[in-house]
Amino acid sequence: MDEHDQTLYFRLFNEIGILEQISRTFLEVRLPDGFIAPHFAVLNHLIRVKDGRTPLELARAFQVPKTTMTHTLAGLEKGGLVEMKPNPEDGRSKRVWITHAGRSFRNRAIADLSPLFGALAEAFPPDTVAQMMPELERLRIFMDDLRDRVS
Amino acid sequence: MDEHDQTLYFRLFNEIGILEQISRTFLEVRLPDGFIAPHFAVLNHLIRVKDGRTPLELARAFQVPKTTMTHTLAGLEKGGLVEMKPNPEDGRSKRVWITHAGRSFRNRAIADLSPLFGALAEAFPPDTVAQMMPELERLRIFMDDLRDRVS
DNA sequence: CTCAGATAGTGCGATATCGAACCAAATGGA
DNA sequence: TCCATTTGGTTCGATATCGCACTATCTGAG
Repeated sequence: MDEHDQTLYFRLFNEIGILEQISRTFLEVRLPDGFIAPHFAVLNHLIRVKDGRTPLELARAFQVPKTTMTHTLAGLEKGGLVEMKPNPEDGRSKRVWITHAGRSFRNRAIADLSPLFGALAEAFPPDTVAQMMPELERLRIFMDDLRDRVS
Repeated sequence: MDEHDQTLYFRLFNEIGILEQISRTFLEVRLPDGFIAPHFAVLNHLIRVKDGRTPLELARAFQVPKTTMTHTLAGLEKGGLVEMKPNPEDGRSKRVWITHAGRSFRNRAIADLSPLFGALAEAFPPDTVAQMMPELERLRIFMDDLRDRVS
């Protein structure tokens, strides 16, 4: 591995870091006070994937520590955007259900993002993005597997 | 914009968020106690780009609020990895210089990452990554410009 | 030169992130 | 069945992030 290649990989992760930073900030200024990107992301996941996930499933989906997810869910519950109910199949566990208020919150946020998507669609048409996705997903899966494999 | 396209853009930013999360964690478990990814990123930037940047330049490079950069630099300075000197061209400002210890720290971190790069190079050869970079950079620049343009 | 506004950086308070330690429930091998 | 181990979740404490407000300095119009 020569220095040039190494630099390339650094630049890749650096771009990802900056993109995360920009897109998160972009979303957060459009959310009501007291709510941040992870709140939206969880609501979105509950709708896009499915309701009734356990906290641990959510933590794994976003690759965050479970204590972080506990905290995020507490914020959502306090805001009445989700309900936590016991998991009938496992006494240790809970299941997270999105409320009507949660759906409204998510839909409003999406509506507030539509100017972004409009502008984005001009510079990055859906088929362009669709071409980028497989490699990004492959990279994410690779990195995920790697945690166990590398020293 | 139909729902399918919207979902596509969400998935894009979601992948970016998860990738950031995984790669940051991957790095941080390999850094000495008390240091985190932003510390490494700043040191790396000072070497890759150039020494003697101002805190504000660094904040802009990483798209973080300047108070966050103040905090990160304080950590680096406390650890003896950078030196902050007054900026002779502007009495309000400072310039950040990396120390010998800072260079060693960065080189050690890179050495600890080499197993990752080795594994990565198999699944994602440099030319594959090189193909991904321009679109990611273009997206980052687009998002950056967008902050002013959209509602 | 003057001063109103812009800019660089910091202090502070509120909240987020996350590792360590912990509890309770589930699992599975003897 | 029993109990050692694993697993889901929370609590707690340390540190990070970031918006707001502030100071010091610079800049430019007049």
